[in-house]
Amino acid sequence: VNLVTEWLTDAEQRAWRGLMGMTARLDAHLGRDLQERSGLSAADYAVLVPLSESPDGRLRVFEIAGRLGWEQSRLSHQLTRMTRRGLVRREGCESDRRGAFIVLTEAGRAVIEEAAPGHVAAVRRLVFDGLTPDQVAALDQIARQVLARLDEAEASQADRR
Amino acid sequence: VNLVTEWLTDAEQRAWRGLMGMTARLDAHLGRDLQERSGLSAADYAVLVPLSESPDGRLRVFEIAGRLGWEQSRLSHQLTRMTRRGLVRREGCESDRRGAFIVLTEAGRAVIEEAAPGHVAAVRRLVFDGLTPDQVAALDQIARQVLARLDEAEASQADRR
DNA sequence: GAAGATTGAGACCTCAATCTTT
DNA sequence: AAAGATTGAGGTCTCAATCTTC
Repeated sequence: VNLVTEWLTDAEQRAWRGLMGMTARLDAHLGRDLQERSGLSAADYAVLVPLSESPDGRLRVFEIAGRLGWEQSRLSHQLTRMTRRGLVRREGCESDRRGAFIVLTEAGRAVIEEAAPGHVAAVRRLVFDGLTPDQVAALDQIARQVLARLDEAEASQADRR
Repeated sequence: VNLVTEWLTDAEQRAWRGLMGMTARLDAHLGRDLQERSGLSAADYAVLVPLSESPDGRLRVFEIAGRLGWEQSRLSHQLTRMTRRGLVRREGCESDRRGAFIVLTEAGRAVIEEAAPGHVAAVRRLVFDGLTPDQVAALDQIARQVLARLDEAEASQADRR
């Protein structure tokens, strides 16, 4: 049974499978690269970036979750693993006893600073060195449009409850 | 510490974070949608598509892995779960005793045929209804270029061993 | 009750090791 | 030895339930 071509044009179908394939392979490649060269998983790296960009290397859990667009539960599990390996440390929050600060350890800072240049270089080499400014602009615009549709869709789903 | 803007232009960085965010949220949204409406995970759906497109609803394990670009191990674990739920069945191969056929069950076919129209409609609504033919063409071309670079990169890594 | 956060169960993925057949 | 495929261990993600504090 042909399940897809009835609903998407050939060009759309090619673009869709291409996009999904590209991001899947890109994620896999970058993740392996990171792991081999620094011992960090892609998830570790994602969490370390906002922490290292924060002035004092500390953020509330919900701030990290917000910047990454992660669910709290996912982040909490990830932080448990990272704490176990000494990349971050949990600290209570004085002004709001419910909350917790996540603090980048010295070891964590050392690892991310060592890993970042190579990672960004890989992204540049694999993606952006081959693209024209027009293509970069097109990508940015497409991403914004699709994200806006997702916002709409999820807002109207929330209403329905 | 600013880890990214030293190596990517602002436009590139926006496009990169936009693309990654878009695919992450799109995957999450489509996965939840599929799960709610049909009980299938995204991984289940991915496996069922090539099987349902095959003339007799049966493919060798390595054929499925090839079409999806999955590692054999990943697929094998997935097939174990799908077999347990009765979506597919394993059958030995006469002509090559090492191999195995994966056969779509009646239940599996019923589920995928029920799930596919809604899934494709969601993709159309969230992505393609908002894009011009030019944007679709741009996306396709970018995907091809990046995939080609990944092929190069992985080929030269393989040489180095 | 809602917000901030954690936990446990179960599904999923990767890596390395294994087994069988070619 | 290489190809087809499976297995086990350990990391990761989601969902629902929970706990505490606001």
